Formats: sequence, structure tokens, C-alpha cells
Amino acid sequence: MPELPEVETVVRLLRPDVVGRTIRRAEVLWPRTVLPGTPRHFMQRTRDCTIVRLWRRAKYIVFDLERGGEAAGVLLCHLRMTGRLHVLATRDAVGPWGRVALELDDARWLEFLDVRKFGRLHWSPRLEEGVPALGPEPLESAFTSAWLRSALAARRRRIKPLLLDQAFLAGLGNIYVDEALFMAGIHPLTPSHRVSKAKAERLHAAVVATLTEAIRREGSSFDTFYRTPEGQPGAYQHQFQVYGRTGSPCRRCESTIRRLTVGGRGTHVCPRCQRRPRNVPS
DNA sequence: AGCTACTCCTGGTAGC
DNA sequence: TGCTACCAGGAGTAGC
Repeated sequence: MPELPEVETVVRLLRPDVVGRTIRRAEVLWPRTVLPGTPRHFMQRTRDCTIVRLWRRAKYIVFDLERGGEAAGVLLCHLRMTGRLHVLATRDAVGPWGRVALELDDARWLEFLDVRKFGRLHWSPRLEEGVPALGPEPLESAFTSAWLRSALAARRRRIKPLLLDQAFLAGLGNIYVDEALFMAGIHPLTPSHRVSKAKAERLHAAVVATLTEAIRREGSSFDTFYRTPEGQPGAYQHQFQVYGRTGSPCRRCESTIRRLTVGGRGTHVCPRCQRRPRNVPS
């Protein structure tokens, strides 16, 4: 599933192709993909809008729009599980999984394709109105070791579901949470207020390090859906320490990586590097 | 407050 | 080989 590094990779690769371009019109091929309201409403809101900036907030891809030199809202794209954005040379290149196609003023088409149809394209007058409450960006200055320490102490949730909560910290998903918790030596069932100061500092460093390295490697790809717009896979999946390595030896201690379910999510741990605290219910 | 269960979806795969 | 059943999972929501 695309997480912060994959979304950041999409933004960087897409930016030169779409910034400065004007959307001539939108074709909605799967109505539920677009928000708000009806496809007709979406088409009216995006028509003749120029993309003046492309950036990322949490896992949202944000297109800042202008029409006639005036701000015209934002187009928000969330890839969810299997969404992808591609610039195509012709309308004919839109494939069977194409859900929305935007015709650009250079005659090319921006295609949003999404096998599982969970992804969304959402026009909103302002960013804040189009996204729910979001926690700090883990790669920006507000995310400090001290902030994390006190934020963990103020909550009583299990650490993994807390880190997956976008209102707590924005951008992490199942893969990078498992990787960061391994790097920090924290068991995913640990109640957040029981994470020690030293472990919280390790966790802060682990989150920053794993996201930074994943972006450097253009994200992770381990099936056909997790690719850059150019069709090239990322390379971070080769760095995975625990995610998807159930039954394999830990790269640090040789113990067998185990899989458990936490908050309904597949979770991967090294039972030796990530000691389970006492008196923690499963 | 925080937990589980359910919903949305379909390709891939395990089991027979 | 061909069929069915089940699973993954981000995020929103309902209910306890």
C-alpha cells in the first residue's frame, strides 16, 4: 500500500509533467472515485484549471489549482491501496482500470487507475476542508523526539494502531510502522505510555531514518501495483527487516520473524529484538 | 478513550 | 485443470 515514501515518489516523478498544465476536461469512468457530489460536479470544478503546484500532505497528493489567475481550490488524490497516476500520450492509452482521465492542454492525459477502487480524487475549495485532522509530518521540524515522547505518554493506546492513526502522526502505514518498531526494538502491542524515554528516542530516529531511506530508494514495490508513474519499481522492499519476512531469520539476531494480528492488521515482529512487555493482552 | 467489526473492492492464491 | 473460498488492507463509521 502506498505510504508516505511512495506518495512522495509519485509527486516527484509526476511534477515535471503536470505543473503548469491546464486541465481541459475530466472524464469520470468510475463515479465513486470522485468527490464531492456527482461526476458532473467534479468535472465542472476541475475544468480549465491550471495546476500551479504539486505537493504532498500525509498520503494525499495535492494539486493546487488556478482558473483565470485566481485560486480555484485543490484536487486531492489518495491512492489508498492500489491507486496510481500516469501521464499518457493519448486517450486510447487509458486502460481497463482507469477510473478518471484528465485531458491536459498539451494533449496528454493524466490517468488515475485503481484496481480495487478504494482511491479517491477529491476537489475541495481548500485543503483543510478536504482532509480530516492530520498529525505532524514525520519529516518536518514539528516532529521532534521530545514531541513524540510526550505524545506517547499522553495516550494509552497500543503503539502500532497509534502510529497508524493519521490524526496522531501523518504518513505512516502498515509497512513502515512494522519496520520502525523493529528498528526501535519496540513490540507493537506495547501501550504507548509504557514506551521508555530511550525507546521513544529510538523510535523517533527509526521513523525518520526508514522514511528518508525509503524515499531515497523511490519507495517500495512488491507487486505490480506499487510502481512509479514511469513503471519502474522502487527498491526499498529489499531493505525490509520484518515486513513480509514471516518465517525468515531476523537479519540482526537470526530469530524467526513471526506474524501476528494487531488492530486487525498483519504485523511482523522479531520476538527477540522486540520483547513483548509483561501483562499486555493480545 | 479505545477497542472490534464492518464496509468498500478485486487479484492472487490456497485448497480441493 | 477448474472451481470455490478466503485474504489483504487505508480509512471511515457504528457500536460497545
